[in-house]
Amino acid sequence: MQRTTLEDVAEHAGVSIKTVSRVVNKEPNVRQATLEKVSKAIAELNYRPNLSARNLASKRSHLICLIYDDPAAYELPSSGYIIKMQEGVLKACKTNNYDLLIHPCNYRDKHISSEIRSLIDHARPDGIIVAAPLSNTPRITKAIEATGTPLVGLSPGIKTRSHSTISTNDSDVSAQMVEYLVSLGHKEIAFIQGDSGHKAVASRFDGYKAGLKAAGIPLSQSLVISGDNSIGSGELAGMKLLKRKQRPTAIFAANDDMALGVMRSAKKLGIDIPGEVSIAGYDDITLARLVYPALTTVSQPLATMAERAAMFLIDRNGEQHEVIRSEIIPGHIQVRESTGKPPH
Amino acid sequence: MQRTTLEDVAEHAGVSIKTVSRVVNKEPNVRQATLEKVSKAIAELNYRPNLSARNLASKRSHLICLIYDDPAAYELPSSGYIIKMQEGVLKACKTNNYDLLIHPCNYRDKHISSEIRSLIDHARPDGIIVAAPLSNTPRITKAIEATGTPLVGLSPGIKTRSHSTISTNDSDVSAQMVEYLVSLGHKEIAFIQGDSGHKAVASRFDGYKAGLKAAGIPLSQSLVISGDNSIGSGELAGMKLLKRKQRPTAIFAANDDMALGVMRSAKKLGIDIPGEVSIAGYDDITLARLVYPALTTVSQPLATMAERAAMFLIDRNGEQHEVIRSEIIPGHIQVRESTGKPPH
DNA sequence: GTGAAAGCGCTAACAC
DNA sequence: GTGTTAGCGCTTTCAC
Repeated sequence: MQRTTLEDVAEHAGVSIKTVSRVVNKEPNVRQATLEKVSKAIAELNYRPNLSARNLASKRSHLICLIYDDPAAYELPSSGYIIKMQEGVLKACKTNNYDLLIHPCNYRDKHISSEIRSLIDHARPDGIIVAAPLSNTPRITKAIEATGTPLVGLSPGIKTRSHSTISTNDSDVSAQMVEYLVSLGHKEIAFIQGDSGHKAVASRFDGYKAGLKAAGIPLSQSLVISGDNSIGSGELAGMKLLKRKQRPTAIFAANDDMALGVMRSAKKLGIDIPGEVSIAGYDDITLARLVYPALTTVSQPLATMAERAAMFLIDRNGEQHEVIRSEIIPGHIQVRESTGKPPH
Repeated sequence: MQRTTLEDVAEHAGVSIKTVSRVVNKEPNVRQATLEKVSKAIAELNYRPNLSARNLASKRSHLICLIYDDPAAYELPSSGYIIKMQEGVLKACKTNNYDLLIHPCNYRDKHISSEIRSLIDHARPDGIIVAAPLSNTPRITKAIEATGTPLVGLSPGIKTRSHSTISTNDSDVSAQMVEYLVSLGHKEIAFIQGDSGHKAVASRFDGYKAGLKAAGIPLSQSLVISGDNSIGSGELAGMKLLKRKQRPTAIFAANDDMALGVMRSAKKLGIDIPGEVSIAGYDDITLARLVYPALTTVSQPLATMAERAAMFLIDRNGEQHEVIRSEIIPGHIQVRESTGKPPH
């Protein structure tokens, strides 16, 4: 399977390989007539540059690498967010002729930094996107920064860092969710906190508090329960809250998995959703639309965030000095069937 | 960011670059003492081969490409199977020092074969894994075969092809599911067929018929309804079946999405699962465990299948002539909460 | 504007 | 067993 090379095209067009190279790379200093002649030859021979040769010679690989927490390491992976991120990055790649390398990894792994080093040395991606919570794991970001590979973090809640970051306004939208529940008539709004290691989830709690404050409702510690982001922990928390004789009329969980857990507990206890209790989540995982009743939640613009992250990397073009940029893509509330007016 | 090269290691160890290359590639004909000396130098300099240079010189990229139907093209992507495939391939890659390139694509796209061509010319993967239903799309497989890139299809139901294939025993397990339902006491077992374009799903219908036959139950056309693999079509089918005055006591859907649709319809009609109707699906998507009641379904060994596919590609090593192999990884029934004895 | 020549870091073929 | 040499297909530098 012999493939067309620059030389073939050059011969076919009657020019030097450098001229063909100029055309391929859209460099200036090519006469219009030459350009057309070469373009024609490229099309006729169906020429496509060889990534490896280009990479070897130029240090650019046209490869983006996406690193995220390995879902295989968990028991109940809700994989929707990974697909969304991939979707966003792939979109940017497609329009810019880049390819995507994926590399899930377990940050608890001792050899993580050497693994990342190895990946970079091996594939030499032009840039790396690291998703939260790994983007908040210095062992990982340091390892990448040490190689000089451009890096963009994808962090729901955090903005200021030593590298570029795409984030969203978790705290604000959480506050909006509380205000929405209040507008329905709820006053007893419980909150289920997520894994404390996950900063993004922490900022949702801040939003909850801000939302209550804005509505003039005092924060009641008894209405705040800790979970660990899993469905199971949500179910447990739901059981605790819903078995009380004076139970909350609305429960807002810091992520959808926990909200689904709460829904399970309500179903098991025979409590109607949203007739007797309203439930809201955060993330808008695919599942949120599919369960019955469909879950009211916050839609994270994850695909857009990932796409922007990829564009940061691709647009850098030849910038010599790394520029640290940051961007916030706002999320928004998705009202579905799991929330309604409080009973009575 | 200067990286260590073969030459650096050679100098450090006082040997030629070829000797270092031999050590790196585990080639024979290196004396034990030399090997140790070189290994030490490699470790000390933290040397790692440059993929691009290796690829350019050897035509091996240590890259595997996974191609599947683009979930972004659909409205309600149940992305679990993609993550599972990725997981399996990644496992094989990790242990063999390969990297994974993902390339979802829409087979309805006119330019699909040129897109694939471009991908291959660009990244030159050592092998490509194509997931169903794309593995049954000649436009795609032909385009890949034309480049001479080794190819493995991942097809739930089909085995014989012009390329290597990893499949599973859909038909047999479907029959087993029917037998299981019969063993609970069910006699009126409805079946919801999937998209007819999806061959794997068709073979599940064969299994349904075989299972009935084995149980001595005649096939009743009124109990067979067509869907299109989506939740919505399952809900519609469920409505039709469950509103009948003499409704089936069990419903077996050709995939989980449709089974979830049936569950929705039952909930809307106030019909208890599994008290009044048993529901079973096929695929064991993540969601299956998470809904309430948890769905009885067939677990597809997708991660294992994908891992094996990657191993086919990696193990080929230097085989000159492509060998067409095929392997069947059996699936198995997952009994959960959505099935039980028929009412009365 | 265009081209010639020198590598990028590695493997392959062959010599020693 | 080990080293030498010539590319792989491209970009870069610099000459024209």
